[in-house]
Amino acid sequence: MGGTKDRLLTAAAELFAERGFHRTTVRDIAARARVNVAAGNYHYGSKRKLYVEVLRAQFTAIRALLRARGAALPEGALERLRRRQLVALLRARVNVMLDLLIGPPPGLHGTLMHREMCDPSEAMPVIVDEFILPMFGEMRAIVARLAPGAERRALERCVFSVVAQALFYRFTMPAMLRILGVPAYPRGLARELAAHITEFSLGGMERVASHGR
Amino acid sequence: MGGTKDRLLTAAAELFAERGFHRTTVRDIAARARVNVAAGNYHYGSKRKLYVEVLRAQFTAIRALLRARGAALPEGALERLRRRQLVALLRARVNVMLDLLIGPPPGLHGTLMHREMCDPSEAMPVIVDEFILPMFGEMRAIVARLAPGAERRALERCVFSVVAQALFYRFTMPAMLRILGVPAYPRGLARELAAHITEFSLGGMERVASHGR
DNA sequence: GCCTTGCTGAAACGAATGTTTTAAGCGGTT
DNA sequence: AACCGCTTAAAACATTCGTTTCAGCAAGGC
Repeated sequence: MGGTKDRLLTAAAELFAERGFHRTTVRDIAARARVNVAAGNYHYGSKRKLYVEVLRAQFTAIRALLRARGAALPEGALERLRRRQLVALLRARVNVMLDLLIGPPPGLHGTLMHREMCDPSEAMPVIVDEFILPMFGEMRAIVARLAPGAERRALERCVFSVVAQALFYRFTMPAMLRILGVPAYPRGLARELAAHITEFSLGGMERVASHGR
Repeated sequence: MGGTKDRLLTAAAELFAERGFHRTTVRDIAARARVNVAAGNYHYGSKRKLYVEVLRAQFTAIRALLRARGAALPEGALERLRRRQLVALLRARVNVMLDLLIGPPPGLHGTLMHREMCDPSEAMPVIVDEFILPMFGEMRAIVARLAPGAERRALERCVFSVVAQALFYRFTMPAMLRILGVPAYPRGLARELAAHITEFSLGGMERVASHGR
């Protein structure tokens, strides 16, 4: 019932997200988990392995969550949707991304991923395989329907352009908050941004697709 | 003529970009600069102050460079440009951003900024004031001409959407390189991406502007 | 010529950190 | 009751890192 190993994992996840790997000490983790300093090394071998395990746990969990929340569409259902429904689907997916990324409160996954992009580790493959590629795949399926004229390369770049706009508000958050003069993103921002990004991207895809043929 | 202080600054800039603040030791910096360990603290007071000085130097330098390379437009010249010229200007600005960001080789500025977004420090105001806000202002002037119907809020979000697409390829570089299966971005990619981003953004701005009225 | 000033070099210091060691506790089995 | 694997607790260890100290030294001013 104590669950020392689990408490370590969640405490480590929070701290690694808050402060990053190098500014987090094993003593901090142990203190937050209310366990001994040696417990981390006993259960996970080393601080580094604990970190990798944290990322693995977080990103396999988020994949399950995303699968449950979004990709509940049965096989082939996408092809039968009308354009208006496709647009709504795109906006919903962007909204989910933004909810995860900027909250409030911002989820751990966005922060951990951000840090990993700054300092890649052995955990990078996990993030790519469990989080980025699935999300990329779903988005590509939608974009392919919305920009039918685009060739493969152009299609991929359109997907990048869409997700880039969502990631932007997380990856530049410190600067953005400073510019806006607020301590945190206001509630409801994700929804507004999802609407803008969807609109902007629809225009972009249309132009790229028509220009490509 | 030894220029201990300058050598320290450039060595520190390289190392801080390569490894980040915490993974860089003052001994590494001293070794690369070929000076004594104490020289850093003597000339800059502390490792932290040296770091801030590095960022200040880098970003005041890049601002001067950008001013020389791009904003050479005389006051009011923007208003007299035709649409085709505006488009070319936008593409050129995006191209400059991408050149700075992803190279090859990637410049120090993008990396240092990226790290600062992960772990903000006292140097954040410098980056915002010397780099982000000027670049944002120039881009807004161009976008305002290209999307004349948009209101202020929509206009700013369009600017964010444009720069987001450029920043994306730097901020997700480790994952992107892994997905592409290459060790570094190929030469000429910046140019291709600038073309795509410009095209995509033109479509986006047009739609947002027409939708907004 | 001597002193002051500014800088460098070598060594040491003190604190913090990841890890290891060693002993104790605890539940279940024989 | 004795034994045993698994887990936890406390302390110690070894290393690393930022910083400080102090002596030497070269240049310039009185």
